[in-house]
Amino acid sequence: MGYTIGEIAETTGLSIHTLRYYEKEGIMPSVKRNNSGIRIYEKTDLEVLQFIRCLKETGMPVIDIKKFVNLLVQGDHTIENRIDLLQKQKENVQSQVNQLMSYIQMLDGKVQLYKTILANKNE
Amino acid sequence: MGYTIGEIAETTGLSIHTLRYYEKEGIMPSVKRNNSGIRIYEKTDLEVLQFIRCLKETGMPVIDIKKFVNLLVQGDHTIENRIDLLQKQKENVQSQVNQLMSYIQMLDGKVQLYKTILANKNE
DNA sequence: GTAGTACCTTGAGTTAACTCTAGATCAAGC
DNA sequence: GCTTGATCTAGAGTTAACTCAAGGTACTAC
Repeated sequence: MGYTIGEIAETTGLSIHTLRYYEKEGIMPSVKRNNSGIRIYEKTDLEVLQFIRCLKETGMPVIDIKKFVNLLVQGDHTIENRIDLLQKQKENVQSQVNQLMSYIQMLDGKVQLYKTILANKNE
Repeated sequence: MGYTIGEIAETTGLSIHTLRYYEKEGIMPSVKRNNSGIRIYEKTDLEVLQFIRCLKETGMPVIDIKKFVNLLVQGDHTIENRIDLLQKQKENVQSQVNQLMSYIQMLDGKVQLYKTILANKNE
């Protein structure tokens, strides 16, 4: 069978508006419709959506996600290209992680400093 | 002495526009001026800016950074409050890191899958 | 003292990514 | 067959965080 847009909104946490927007903008491949034009989402659509969320949350801009989805739609001969994109994204995320870890250090340093100030005040 | 807004823009990588915007919006404490109204940044302003960048890049929204800067401006009796905020932010960042690491797994899984497909094609 | 560059303010414009509105069609239960 | 709630499209509106423009003042070097 398939799912309606409302069900997909429910399970992904994306709004109905956002789902239609994603499709209109080519951020996700277009979804099958029934005879009266209502979207019927398949399991594969859900999987693609989940992967798109991964790309989004790792900071890939919508315009690049579009490029990836375009490759996806074009079929198997774009796989090497897709591997390239994903590997670059992986490196991106890795350096984000490193950056964030150094910010954790920074936050921690500040907290320690503040605690020292407090300790000296209460002497 | 002190630095002009242009020099600060140069060293922080923020634009002059952004620096003035940050001050207008209370995202950073207001900077001293000379007799003709020109901003003279001190070393401490630079340090605050660098810390603000840390908060921003770890995803703290401008409105919350404002709150933190407000506490900063109010002096030492807000230190406990600041510790709270920073510790919460640290936890935030830690869960961001965890999330990102799971996304790295996901990206990697996809790459592996694609590579397998390629390998099977070339058999 | 003037040319050229950096700085000032106020307020409007931009960009990305949604988010909502209006007006119409569709589907399910009574 | 009628009501109620979900879905449709096209296009306008929103939000956060800048970014720029216009019109004016200040500083530096000749």
